[in-house]
Amino acid sequence: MPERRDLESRTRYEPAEVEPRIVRRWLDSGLFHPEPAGTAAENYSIAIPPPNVTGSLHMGHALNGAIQDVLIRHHRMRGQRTKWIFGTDHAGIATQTQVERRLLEEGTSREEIGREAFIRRAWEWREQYGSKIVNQFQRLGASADYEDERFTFDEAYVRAVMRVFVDLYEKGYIYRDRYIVNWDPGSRSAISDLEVAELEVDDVLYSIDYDLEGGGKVSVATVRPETMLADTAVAVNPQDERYRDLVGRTAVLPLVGRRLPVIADEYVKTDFGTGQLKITPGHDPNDFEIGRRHGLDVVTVIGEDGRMTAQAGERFAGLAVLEAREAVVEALEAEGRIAGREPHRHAVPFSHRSGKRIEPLVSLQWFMRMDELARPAIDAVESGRVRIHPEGQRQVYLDWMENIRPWCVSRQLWWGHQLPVWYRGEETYVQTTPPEGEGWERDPDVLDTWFSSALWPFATLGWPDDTPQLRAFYPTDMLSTARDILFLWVARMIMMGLEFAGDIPFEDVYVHSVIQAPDGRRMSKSLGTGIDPLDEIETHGADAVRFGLLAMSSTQDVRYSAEKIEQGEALANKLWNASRLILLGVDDAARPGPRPRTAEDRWILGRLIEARAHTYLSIDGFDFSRTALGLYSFVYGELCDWYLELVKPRLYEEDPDLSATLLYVLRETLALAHPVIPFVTEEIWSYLPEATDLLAGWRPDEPDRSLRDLDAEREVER
RNA sequence: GGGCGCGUAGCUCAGUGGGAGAGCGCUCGCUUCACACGCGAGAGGUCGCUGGUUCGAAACCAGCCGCGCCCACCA
Repeated sequence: MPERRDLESRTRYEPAEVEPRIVRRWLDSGLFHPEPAGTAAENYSIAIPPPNVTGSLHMGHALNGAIQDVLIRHHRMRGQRTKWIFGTDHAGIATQTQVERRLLEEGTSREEIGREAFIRRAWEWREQYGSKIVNQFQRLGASADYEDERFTFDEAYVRAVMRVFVDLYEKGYIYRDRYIVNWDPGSRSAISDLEVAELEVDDVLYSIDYDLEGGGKVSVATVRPETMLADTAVAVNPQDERYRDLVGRTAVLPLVGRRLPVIADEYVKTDFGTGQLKITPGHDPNDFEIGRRHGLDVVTVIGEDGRMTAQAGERFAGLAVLEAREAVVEALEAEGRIAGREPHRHAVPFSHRSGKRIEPLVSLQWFMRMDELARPAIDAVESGRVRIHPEGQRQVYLDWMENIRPWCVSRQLWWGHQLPVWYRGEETYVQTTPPEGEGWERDPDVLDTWFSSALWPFATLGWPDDTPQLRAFYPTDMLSTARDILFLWVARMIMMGLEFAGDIPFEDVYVHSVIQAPDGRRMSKSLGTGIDPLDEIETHGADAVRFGLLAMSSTQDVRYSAEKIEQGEALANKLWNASRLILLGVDDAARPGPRPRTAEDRWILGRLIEARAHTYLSIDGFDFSRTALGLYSFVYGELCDWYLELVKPRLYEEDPDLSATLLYVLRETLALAHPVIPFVTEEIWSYLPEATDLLAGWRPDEPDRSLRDLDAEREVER
């Protein structure tokens, strides 16, 4: 039990000294680990967006951690059984890349050591570095259930993933197809549409003449001349008067000599280029679709290694794509077929994962049909069972879901959930356990990381078993996340939750701000605009960082504001010193209790009720900047600047009623502020009389009163 | 091309029909028995532009200018 006298010398609040000590007390207390009991309706739970196991805490984590922790601590202190489901994601490509980089440094490679050894290395990596991000969340003060930590490669979790895959396969949603995919030469894997980002690029638009059999020619435009080697048709628009008589004729592909039918397809724009389009089903997504419509051959001249294949002909085979482009242009020029070239700026797909330019390739992959699963997930949002905040994001979700496309779920990686699929000759076997008999070979591919993430809210609770955890905490209450994974993750959780856990995974989705650099640019390591939240925590304290991030957040993106962090730091110190004044000034025997004797006593008690109503309402409304700034204004502007200044003379006169009132106001203020600034409030709490337990587990006297009561009380005060 | 959002004090932002505000910064003063991460006072804005609705507009509507983000299959 700390001695109050010790406060005399501690004239400044020192977060660096206090906070690690408090973290240890919290973790030792078991407060963050609820026993599963009761129903999800009466309990409160949030599943954390699982950080990458290789990651370290960035500003987005810090803000989202602060948001979730405010909600979690708020509900815990209002007496609800509260669980913040915590864990990490195996993060397929990100982790694999890290491990591969290390192997490279050792002068070897994943191919050289083989799959089994590689997986072992990845696990070692995880053992070594996986706890980093966990410690960082603890340093932030996140009151998650670390005793029940999950990993998407936990045995039980893997079982859930396999079960879902097999089930979807048996329902006919998952299928295998030879289809054009986004091939990422960087990670040497297919990736999904959502992992592709378009960037503006300056290219040259070449016009190339193809002869027509029986005389005449067509002129096609392309920024990728090297793909002409894989052309299998030329297309015009059926409405295009100019070319109506060309349809049905045959063009001859230069350099190759292949005969190309001239076809008619609505896709061709009459007002772009010449209105004559080369069709390359093997290397262009649109052309692939056109090819399917017209039954065209698919020729592949670019391989998965980004080099020209034997199909490209011996002049070009083996060349990298860009080398081939030059070589093809040169060869065409020699034949006098380059009819024109002009600069052309356009959007080009790049891999979000590796940064490499996407190579659309036809490849045998596993896909998941989404439209049927999307329907109930659309209903859930349209009916308001799932609410998305801010409102503007709701329509974005619905638009995307209405136009949802199949999801390529297979990845040519090693670090991931290997498909529960076996082949023997023409046979395919899909089950959670390997088939009987000889000669079966397992599909080497693994699942997209987001496939397992989609199960997060229920697979973490023991699904598919009917566990007490699942009954107590599913559905969760809310999900807090960044906008960029609304489709990648949130939409899929809603679909999977409805399909497999039988209910929506959460009632509210809160899409938080993206914190930009102070100059408005993206925070990024490569731009050098990143600010490390841990540095900020070291300098200003976790309370200050939490307060600052919450105070600067809003329903849109915001610039990082060092001033708001400093404001939080000032608040912590102010509260600390106000507490010193009270604790060192009141009678030793005094106990907290509202015993107003003067007008200012009644006034501050009224303001306290007002502040509580404001805090509760703003938290429930996900308006966290109001929560933070409201606390600041109550503590600074009302409690300290007015009330404490007014009562100082009485305090020195040893007024027992005042002592009781001061202790009461302090206790209630600490409880009110605790969800936002948990450290300083917990530290002060330890000096309060009767405060044997932790503030984090304390429940104010009337926690269950509804907000309506608070409002009514507020009216009375007026 | 479509969608969402933003433009209010030097900076970062709140404010949605009737008083133009907060934090930081700035100026002046005070204080050192809770706190200089302190206390008090103050300066500073034609609320992007234009038009409309209204007794009344920073707020509602339309257009324009500027900026950001998301989605999208024009080679």
